[in-house]
Amino acid sequence: MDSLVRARIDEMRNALLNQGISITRRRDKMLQALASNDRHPSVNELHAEVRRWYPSTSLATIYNTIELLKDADQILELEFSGSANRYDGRRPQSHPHLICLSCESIEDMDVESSNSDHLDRLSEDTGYRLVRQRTDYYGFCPDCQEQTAAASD
Amino acid sequence: MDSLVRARIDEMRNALLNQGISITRRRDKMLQALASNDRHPSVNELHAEVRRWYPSTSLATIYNTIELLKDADQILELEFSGSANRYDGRRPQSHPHLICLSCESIEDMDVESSNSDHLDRLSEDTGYRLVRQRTDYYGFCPDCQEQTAAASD
DNA sequence: AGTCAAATTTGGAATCATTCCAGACGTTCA
DNA sequence: TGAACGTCTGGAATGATTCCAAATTTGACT
Repeated sequence: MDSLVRARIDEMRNALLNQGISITRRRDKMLQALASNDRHPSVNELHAEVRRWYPSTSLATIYNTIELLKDADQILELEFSGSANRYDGRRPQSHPHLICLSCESIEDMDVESSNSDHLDRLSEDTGYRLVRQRTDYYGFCPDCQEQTAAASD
Repeated sequence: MDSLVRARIDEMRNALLNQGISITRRRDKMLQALASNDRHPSVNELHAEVRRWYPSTSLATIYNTIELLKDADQILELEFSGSANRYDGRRPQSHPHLICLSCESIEDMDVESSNSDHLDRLSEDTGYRLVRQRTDYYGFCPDCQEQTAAASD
């Protein structure tokens, strides 16, 4: 296993432990699933993954664990109203995404460095106490563009 | 009525007419509601407003009209998974918002000018054909901060 | 005005993600 | 062993959104 993945899992474990939350077997599998999946999985995908090891796992447990991770600032939730939310457990700090409107793939974009500086500055400017941001770009990924092009031949 | 509001209503009307969509009485009321409300109303609020004039209006009609406006690029949809979507019919181009996590108010932020330039540049860089972006800042508005401060006295 | 076809609207059912909850289970510690 | 506590399950409840068939309205043409 990638050592970055392992490091990220430890980070999540410690963050939970620091809040007095124990790492059960299901929770641990879920951390692994989150840390090793860069496709921004939905709850259902996480459920399927954890079930491979603990088949009796219920959906409620997945939702539960996500709640714990959100409270510990260890996961980024990308909300959608028409379809299931997607999650980024690899980089819990706000960062932009490329979202394909056709295949619903989600890719990370490189982070501009001084993220919290930026929020701090905007907080001063606006009077809000800002805690996070969401920046996402919507369009059509290279694969989906090809397919449309091919289909219209 | 504000002349900017009136201009915006005309803009929406024309955009719909250009797509061969007729402006029924309910649709017209809905355009007025959208153009004159800067609080980013939800479907229910729009429904309530249109109902003041046409009490038999059903929710489906509101959803319907929103769909038409989206297709005509005349409305911005802010998706939320835990609560109802919110809509910006005053500025249909992508622009950032300040969202209060406590009272759920949504405020427009000033637009950085060259929006579509920015998308064009990113499209080249990423290989995506990008059509819009979402940038929102989440935090606590001045009013809600005051209330928390007062409550903790 | 009267008729017809097409577009619009209604109201209720269906869908689906998410939340809630009561009871079952497991783990720890005496 | 068993009491206390946190965790987990399965199913019901909720709520936004979508779907659909039937009713209504509109506009074009007599």
